[in-house]
Amino acid sequence: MSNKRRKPTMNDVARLAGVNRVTASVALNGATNARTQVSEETRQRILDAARELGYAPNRVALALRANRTNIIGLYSGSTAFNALGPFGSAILRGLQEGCRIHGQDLLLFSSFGRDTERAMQTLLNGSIDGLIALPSPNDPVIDRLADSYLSVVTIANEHARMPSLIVEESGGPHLIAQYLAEKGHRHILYCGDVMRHTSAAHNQQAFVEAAAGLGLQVDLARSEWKGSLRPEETALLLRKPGDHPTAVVCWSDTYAYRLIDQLRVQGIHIPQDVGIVGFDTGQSDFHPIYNLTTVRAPWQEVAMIAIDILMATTAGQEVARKTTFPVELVIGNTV
Amino acid sequence: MSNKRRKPTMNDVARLAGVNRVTASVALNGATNARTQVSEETRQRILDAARELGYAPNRVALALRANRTNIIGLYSGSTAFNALGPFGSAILRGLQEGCRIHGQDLLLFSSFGRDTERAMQTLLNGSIDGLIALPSPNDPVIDRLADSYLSVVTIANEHARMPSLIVEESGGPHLIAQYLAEKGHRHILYCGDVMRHTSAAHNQQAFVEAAAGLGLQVDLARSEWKGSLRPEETALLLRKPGDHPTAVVCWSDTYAYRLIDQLRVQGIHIPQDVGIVGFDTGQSDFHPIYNLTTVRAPWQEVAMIAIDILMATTAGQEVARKTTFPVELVIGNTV
DNA sequence: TTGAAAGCGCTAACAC
DNA sequence: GTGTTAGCGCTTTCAA
Repeated sequence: MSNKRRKPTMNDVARLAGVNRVTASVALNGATNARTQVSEETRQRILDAARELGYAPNRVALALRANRTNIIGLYSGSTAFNALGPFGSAILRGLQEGCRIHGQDLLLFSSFGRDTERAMQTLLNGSIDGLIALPSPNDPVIDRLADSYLSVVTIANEHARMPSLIVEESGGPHLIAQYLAEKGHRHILYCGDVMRHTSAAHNQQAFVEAAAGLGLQVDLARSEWKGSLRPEETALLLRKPGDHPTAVVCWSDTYAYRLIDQLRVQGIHIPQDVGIVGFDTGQSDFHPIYNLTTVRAPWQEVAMIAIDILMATTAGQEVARKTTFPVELVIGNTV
Repeated sequence: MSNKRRKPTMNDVARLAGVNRVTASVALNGATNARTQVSEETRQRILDAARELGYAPNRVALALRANRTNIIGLYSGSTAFNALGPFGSAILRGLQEGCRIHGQDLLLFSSFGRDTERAMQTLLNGSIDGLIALPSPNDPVIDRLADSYLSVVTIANEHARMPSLIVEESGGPHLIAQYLAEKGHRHILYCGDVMRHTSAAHNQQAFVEAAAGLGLQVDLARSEWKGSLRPEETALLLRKPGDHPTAVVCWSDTYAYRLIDQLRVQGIHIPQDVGIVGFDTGQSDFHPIYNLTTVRAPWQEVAMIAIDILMATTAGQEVARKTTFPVELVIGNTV
């Protein structure tokens, strides 16, 4: 299980071909701008030798010489990157696609814990050409990176001194209200977040205002995080047609899924009896059952463009400090 | 947006402290085995200089010198690594944890497409110390890697000449049958895979045999991939108590979720009216609604141990060519 | 057309 | 206690 030989070097190739190191270098790299030229005959010999040895240019040596690794790092705060959720997996997919386009690879650092110094040392040790930073509120590392020589682009987190890509969530509630109005709904139940995340609170208020502007009646329910609709709210939905909300807007997709399940158990049909709308899912193929109508942040696209911007900064170009993306209404069949 | 200075080098530190390069090196590295010793006073001066400049040792130079990058690569065949599914995300999480333990980082290569040569060149260019290979049937790259100097460990894919970690699925059907028998079920509906994947077929047969051994009656249903139970099968579940299967075993978790949904729409309660058992989900928090009873392959643990094994081989130790993991019965509340 | 020298940042081995 | 030398694999610059 271990027949591991030494990795062949350019010297090995040159020796086998009977030429000097640099002749081999020039031949293998197709004579970039060096004044050195190689005859077709020796060139062939060198190529053959390389193939025979299974030579591959040493990326570490190249990186040392060029002061450039062609690797992009991912920083997700004190914890390891989490691809378990729709956000993380969409981001990862987008980053990979962006890297592919720009010929970069992606490095996932092991988690740093809360050790700021260690994180700085690791991020700044030259292993990467640039860094994508995912949201990690109040992380001192981010601020210190802004002062460093490393190019950093932040996603979903605006920073005054770094190019930032953010999604403008506030358009979502309006999109939903408008869509429901178009579908003929006049009476809506809004399930807000009982924990009152600020973004959730903003969304709720924005929805209420948008709905008011469209002449829709809105009832508010306070959903527990792990919980479900309270009996009196469920009863509201069970009243006779014409007298109850015809659609429920949920503050998150997760809650929407849970609600659909709860309502089905109680014999309520979706979307015939009542429509359901979610909010803010990333792309994933984990939940193929429901085709939920929701508002989505285009995280995959955001991540792809983050790489574009990062490469532009490392190339010395000026880039926008802030790029904003709108959310999209995704029309499913639950409303 | 671009105040990027030059990365400080050890020379800079030494110059600022007024000492020689290697004195700085020794001081900063805490005198490993070099006979060089540094007085406490100069040592402090050097440390201060390093801090002042924000010095971090250049990982690329270290890698060149040590012929070791402390980076582990991930190979997932011709396509980019896919973290969208439960398998991928569990694997990624396990790899990250394993890397953390061993002080390694994880490199995600951009996809190679079908270009075997390019893949070989990239994987063997010295950027990584070892490689984790995910299943990619009939991939010539895997075979050629076996002949290379690079240490490779394969997951979920047995290879004759590499340490391989595989999960023994065949224990699953038996676990399920036994559990159902213990819970008092005597009549089971088995929803097999109409597409007849070989593994699905094996599981079905194994379940039928295990159930027979336990004296259970088993009916078979052929579920469509995108579909659901056929009317006559649903009718079976709607018959009066005592006369119908009390539990349904599904060939996959995805199908189980879909089935639960379908049955709820028809007013059948889970698990009161009928129990549901799935098969083979990875860990994820994408689906927090149901707490499905299922059989799970411990991919996260497998990935963690894959790193252990990989590190052992790169350290020159002998390791098992094949490590087998049993599936686990995960008891939820759907049966 | 080919070879020699220098240097990217770092450290092990050996002087002094 | 501190400095010198050499070399990891590679490319660029210049000399033969």
